[in-house]
Amino acid sequence: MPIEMKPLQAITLLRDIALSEVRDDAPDLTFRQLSILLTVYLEAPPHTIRGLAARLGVTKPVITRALDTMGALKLVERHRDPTDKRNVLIKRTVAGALYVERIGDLVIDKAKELPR
Amino acid sequence: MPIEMKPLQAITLLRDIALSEVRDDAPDLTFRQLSILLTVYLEAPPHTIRGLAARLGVTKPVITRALDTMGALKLVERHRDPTDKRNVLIKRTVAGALYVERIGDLVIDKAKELPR
DNA sequence: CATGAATGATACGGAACCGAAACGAATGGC
DNA sequence: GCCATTCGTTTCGGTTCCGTATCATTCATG
Repeated sequence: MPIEMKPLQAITLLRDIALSEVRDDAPDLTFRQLSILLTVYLEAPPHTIRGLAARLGVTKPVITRALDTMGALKLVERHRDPTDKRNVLIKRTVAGALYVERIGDLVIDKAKELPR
Repeated sequence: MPIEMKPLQAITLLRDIALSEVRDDAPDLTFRQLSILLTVYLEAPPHTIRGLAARLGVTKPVITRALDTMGALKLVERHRDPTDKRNVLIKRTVAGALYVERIGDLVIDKAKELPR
């Protein structure tokens, strides 16, 4: 059975998630960065700059810059595609997997605590 | 009964929400702005700069700047407290209520479509 | 090879944000 | 009335992000 939520629950959940992200001094990613990161960790490789840009409906520099930031945070890695050196493949990292796992747990916890 | 989610569902939900926010050309708020906005619309007034800063664990200028941005977007309004003119009270707006309603519906829709 | 297409990175001007500190207006205690 | 305190804003220097346009590298086609 699908997950059913009421409006108050939905807004409360989102508020609790946002609030936790703000209060933790975890690296605060933008929605764009977050959608890139979670896409990389949810969908099967390979992930390229161009592919992610199309997936998100944004321009390539947006992806490049987001990867700069998240690369500095060690959340993802960039590697040249050896079979086509024009491509850059985005790889997962241990730190990135931990971050994704942590934020997933956060959502689960906050969902569990929602008012009826 | 509480809302129970699995890790994959939690991450997918968050990804779908982030992705929708990126793809829509809705005003893309930061986590800080979002948590302020939703707090104002979820909790009973009065809301002050100082109170919100304490609630979020950030400094007052952060709140002031977020209100500048969201005020320009007509998502919230500022009014001086007539009984203590040092205070600024944050009020809801029609546009803000619509935004909150829309993002709540988004969460509900994405939660409903989650894989089992 | 030579040329055009494709890919990702970079340059640029502008905007928003950050933390820390200083500031003016308003209040309340004495 | 005076003065310390409170409140929100502004300033400062610095960082990050934006969209557009351009760049260098690599590949595919002939």
